[in-house]
Order: sequence, then structure tokens, then C-alpha cells
Amino acid sequence: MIRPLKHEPADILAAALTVIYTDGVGASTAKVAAAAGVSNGTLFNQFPTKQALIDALYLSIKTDLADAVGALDPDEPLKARMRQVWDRWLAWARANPEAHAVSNLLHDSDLVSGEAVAAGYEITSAATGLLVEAQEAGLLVGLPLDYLGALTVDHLDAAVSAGLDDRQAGVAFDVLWRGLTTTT
Amino acid sequence: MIRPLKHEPADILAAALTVIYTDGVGASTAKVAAAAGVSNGTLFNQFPTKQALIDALYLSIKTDLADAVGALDPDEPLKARMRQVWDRWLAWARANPEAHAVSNLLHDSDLVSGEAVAAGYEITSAATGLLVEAQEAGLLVGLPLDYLGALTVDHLDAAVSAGLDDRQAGVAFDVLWRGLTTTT
Amino acid sequence: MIRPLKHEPADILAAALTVIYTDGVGASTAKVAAAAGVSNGTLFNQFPTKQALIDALYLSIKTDLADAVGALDPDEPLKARMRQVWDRWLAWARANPEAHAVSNLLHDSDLVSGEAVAAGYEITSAATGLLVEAQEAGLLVGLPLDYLGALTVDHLDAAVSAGLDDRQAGVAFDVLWRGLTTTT
Amino acid sequence: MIRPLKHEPADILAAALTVIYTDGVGASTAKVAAAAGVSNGTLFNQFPTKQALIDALYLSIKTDLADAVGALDPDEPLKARMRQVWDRWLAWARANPEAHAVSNLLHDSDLVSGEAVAAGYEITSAATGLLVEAQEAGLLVGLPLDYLGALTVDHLDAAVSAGLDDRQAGVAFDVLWRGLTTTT
DNA sequence: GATGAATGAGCCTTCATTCAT
DNA sequence: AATGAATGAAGGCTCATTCAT
Repeated sequence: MIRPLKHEPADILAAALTVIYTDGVGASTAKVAAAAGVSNGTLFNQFPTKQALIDALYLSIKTDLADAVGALDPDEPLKARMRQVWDRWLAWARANPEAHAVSNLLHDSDLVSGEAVAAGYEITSAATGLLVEAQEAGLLVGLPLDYLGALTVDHLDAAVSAGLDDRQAGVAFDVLWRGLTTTT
Repeated sequence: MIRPLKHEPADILAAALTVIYTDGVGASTAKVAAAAGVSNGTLFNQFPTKQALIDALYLSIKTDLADAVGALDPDEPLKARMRQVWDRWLAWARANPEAHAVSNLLHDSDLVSGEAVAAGYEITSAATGLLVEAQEAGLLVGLPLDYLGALTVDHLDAAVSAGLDDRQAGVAFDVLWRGLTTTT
Repeated sequence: MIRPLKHEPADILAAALTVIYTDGVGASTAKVAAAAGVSNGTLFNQFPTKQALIDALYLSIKTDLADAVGALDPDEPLKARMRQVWDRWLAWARANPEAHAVSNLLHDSDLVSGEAVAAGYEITSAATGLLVEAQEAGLLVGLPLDYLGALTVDHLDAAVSAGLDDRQAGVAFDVLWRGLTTTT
Repeated sequence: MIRPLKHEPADILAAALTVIYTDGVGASTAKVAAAAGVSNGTLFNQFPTKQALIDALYLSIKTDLADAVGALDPDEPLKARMRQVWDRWLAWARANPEAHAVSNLLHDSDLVSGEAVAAGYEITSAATGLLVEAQEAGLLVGLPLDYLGALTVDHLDAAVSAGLDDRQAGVAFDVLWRGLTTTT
């Protein structure tokens, strides 16, 4: 029975999320530590580097998102599952606007290490894996899967940023799906 | 009678472009000045603030892009003109990968001032103005124009990032267009 | 449990005193830090701003002076107490020429914040409070107290600057007193 | 017949006066030049150094003051001439608040060179020369003339700063005179 | 493990001064 | 003589990181 940490790393990550959401990319570790109610030293005990903290935050957000999307019913038709991902993803983003925003912020700047970005793709691959399935079923236009995956995420982000309501989100999904699928 | 400019402001902007492309958002003014072959003081003579430099760089890129897109033949059908914008935009991005990347980098971070972002929209509005026309012609799905505009830019960026070749770019355009337009 | 202060804030104030005495108002924080045997960062850990450092220095000098003047015997006649203030003030200034000089230097420039100046008046008000008493006793000429207070300090400073010896200082006090009091 | 300067040094000095009055000791040469409607280079053509500019400004103010005090009627009794100096000095300071303030500002900081300060004393010595005469006439208390001279100037400055009106200024003169003179 | 004082490189910006025209 | 672009040494301040306790 080892003595548990007085402060969970999760506390620091939560603080980092809030601070970065507020201060943007320039947020300092000192401010994060203060927001977490932790000393400066403790932060660096738990994360050897600011980079490590950023990466951990990024991945924790991605994991959270992946959990929110969750498992899909394999008996449902492909489009229905795709739609389910779409809805859950949007719901998550609406429920976690800070996490959504910070995730994009970190991704767009170069703060997240390449490894973390790659790992992030890994995590959400369950969701985007549907595209693979769709491609194998011959449903998709003849373009690289990476491209179509990027498009999918872009549509989702745009839908969140635009603050679409449920009805609009449904239409927006059709815009995506109609684009991605061949018209045979 | 007065000493002529030894270095055009454009020299500094070009240097800034390269340095920011290499170092990311954290690029220092000192490094920019050095890359421009200019003293630190000179940089601040020409741009009173780092912010001003960033804004000027951003706007110069946007202007360059707008020039590359150029004027469209009003006699062409809407889709043809849209396609023309698509092709020229991609061509510009391919020819100016640094400018394309830096433009997005700046836009996504908070480095560019709100005014500059607004002015940037203004500059490229000629291109995105086509969407307005399409909407008025009843061609588009019932979603906010801002959303559709964002999608369009996202598709373009994704196409550039994915390094699509000419044939693929054509297909990618159809993906966008098929998505945006109603199916009646 | 935490690392104790290696250098007291007082060390930095002492260094600031010396450096400002030597370099004048333009003394740099870097030089102060070096004189205190401390890194530049440490200085700003202890004083968030150069302004704060200056203010703290100014007030510490004022406090030191107030301590040196100390409490007066309320049973003594007014003039005797006034003389006592005079003597102790001069003694302090002779013993602390740097502090005396720097205090004036800071006061005359705009380096000290308005609040610190006000607080400084507060601190030495015990001494100058005698003037109020004298005025209420009807001893003083009919001029604003602020004016008479300023004169008093000016005389003290002049006496210090001129390097008057004890005998001369006594005469100088009479010059002040004879001037301030009515001749009836 | 040499071509006259397009811009008199006096223009620059006037600008320097205003700018220093506004910005304090930290005023930059660039701002002075701009205020004088002159290029940066021209300023340094006329004054080889900022120090030289400051000194020239200081001395020009002192000269102006000396002119304002002017010549005294040698037939008047000493105290009357002293009073005349007092009145004229105050009148000048009231009429030239900027000059008065800047003169003190420069003097109190270390901006003015030692030579200029000395020259400044020289210039106003005509006025303070009265003290020599008074001392030789045995009117003054037994204290160094430098000290008494400093007191005199301090009283004048204090009177200006306190904004005394004419009646009060008369009383204030008596305070000075009663203090300085022996009571035999 | 937790703390926060200490560090010092680096950042943006200012400004007196020089110099080519 | 006048101009203003160019210079580069500071200056104040921030912050990721280290380390003694």
C-alpha cells in the first residue's frame, strides 16, 4: 500500500486546461501550478518538462473524447454508426468547450510534440476507423484516407465553432457524408 | 537628401516569414532581424511593435493570396468560377508553402490582432463572395454562410496539407461542391 | 521544509541604496542585483517591479529616520522638542549620508510612487507634527503649514549638505526657529 | 553674410523645456526633436550630445532668471534690494512655471554636468551677491555663506511651490530675513 | 514527495548617437 | 546644414527549470 500523491497529476492537468483556455498558448507553468493549488516545484516533480505537461494534457483530452464517443453497435449500418460518432463528438465538444478549444489550440501551435500528436491520432482512431471500413466497402471517393479523415475532423470542429444546433448539425453531417461518398 | 532605405520593409517581412516557418510562433524579433540582415533597432523602426510586424506579415500573405486568385470571369457559370478559385488557391499554396503554413499558424494562434484578422477576411472576400452568390441562387444547403465558408477554407487547407496532385484536387473539389449543394 | 531565503530583501535594499547613491537615478536593476550578490531573477522575485523596489527603499529609509528621531518627551517645552528633532535628524543624516542623499534623490525625481511619498510623510509626521502644535499655540507666523514644513525640511537638508558642525547646527536651528516664530 | 540657421538652437531648447516638463527626466531626444519640428539629426548637429543640450537648457533658464532679476539700485538699503530680488524672482517663477520646474528637476537629478551647475551659480551670483554684502556689513548670523545662500534659494523655491500670494510672499520674505539676520 | 527561493538566458523595446545622402 | 534610416548596447521583466530544505 503506497502512499498516494497528495495532489493527483489530474489536478494539475485540469488547472492547465483552464489556464491555457484563459491565457492562451503563453500560459506559464507558474500560473498553472498556482491554479492547481500546488507549488511550482511539485508541478515539475510530476511533469519533468512543460512539454510533458502539454503532451499529457493533450492526450488526456483526446482520451476523454474517445471515451465520450465510446463503442459503437457493430450491427448498425455504417452510416448510422458514422452519424453516432458525429453526434457524440459534437455533444462532447459542446459539453467540454474548454477541452475542445484547448485541444485545437495546442494542435495548431507547435506546442504538442510530434509523438503526442501521433498518439492522439491513435486514440481517436477507433472513431475514424469507420472511414477505413467505408473505404473497404467501396463507399468513399477515391482520395487518400488521411485526407478524408482530416476533412471529417475539420467538419466537426467547424460545426462546434459555428455553434450549430441539433437540426443544423444533422444537415451538416449530410454535407460531409454526401461529399465523402460516391454517387453511384 | 535623406539616406534611402537600405532594406525594404518587405525584406523584414520575408525574413519573418522564414523564421516563423522554422521556429513557429515563438520566433523572436532578434532572430527575424538577424535573418533580414538588419539590426534589432531597425526592425523596430519599421514596425513599432512585434504585433505590428505580425499583422503586416499576415496581411501581406493574404494580399498575395488574393492577387493570386485574381479576378474571375463573370460570364462563367458559378461552379466553374468556384473551381477556378479552388485551382488558383491550391496553386498558390503549393508555390508558397511557407506563406500558406505561416498564415494558418498565425491565424490559429492569437498573435494576429483582431483588426488584422478582420482585414484579412476583407481581402479574400472576393473569393468567398462566390458563396454568397451561390446561396442567393438557391444552390446551397440551409446552413449559415459562415459555416460553409469555414468548410471551404478547411477543405483547401486540407488539400494543401495532404499534398494532393492535380487529379486528386479535382476530386476533392467535387467532394466539397457535392457536399455544399442541395441535391434537388 | 522549504529552502530558506539566502538573501534577505534587506540585502537587496542595501545594495540598491549603494548603487543608486553611486549611479544616481539611472541605476539599473541588473547592477543592484549584482551588488546584492543575487541574480537578476531573484531581485524580481522579491520586488515585482523596479518601482516596488524603489518605493520599498524609500520607505525603509524614512522608517529608519523616524526610528532615529524616536519619541519625544512631552513634558519638554515645544522649542526644546523641536530642537531635539533637529539634533537627532542631523545626527542620523550624518551617520547615514547615503540614505539621506538617496532619499532626497528619489523624492525629487519621479521615481517614487505617489503612494510611497504619501506613506513617507505619514512616517515622519510624528516629527513634523510639532509644527501643528506650535501653530495651535499661536507661536508661528501666518503662513500655510505645508510651507513651513517644507522650509523645515529644507533647512535640515541644507544643514546636512553644508556639513555644519555641532555649534553651527545650533545656530542654524535658531535661524529656522527665529524665522518661523512671531516676534511679539 | 553667412546663411542663417533654418532652426535656431533656441527653438530646440524651447521644445526641450516643454518636453522635459511633460515627460520628466526620461524625455528622449527624439521627442524633443519632434517637438521642435526638427529632425533627429539636426538636434545632434546643434548639440553634440544630450548632455550638452541639457546643460544649455539649464544655463538658458538660469540666464533668463538672472535677466528677470536684473540690476538693483545701489542706493537702496540692503534689505530693500534683497526684497526686490525676492519679488522679482518669485514673479519670474510664476510667469515661467515650466522653466522654474525644469530647472529644479534638472538640478536635482544628476543630469546637469558639474560644470553647468557651477556656471549656473555664477549666473545668479549677482543676486546672491547681496548676501556677501550683508555679511560684510555684519548683518548676518555666523554661518557659512554657502549655507545661507542655499537657504535663500530653498525659501524661494518653497514659496513658488506653495503658490503663495503676494501678501504671503511678503511674510515669507520676513521669515527668511528674520532668520538670516542677527538680533542685536 | 512537497516546497518555493534562486537562477540566468532570453524577450521585447527604447534611445543616444552615427552616417550616407 | 538638414535629414531620417541604421545601429547596438542596455533596460526592465518573464519564465522554465533546478535545488536546498
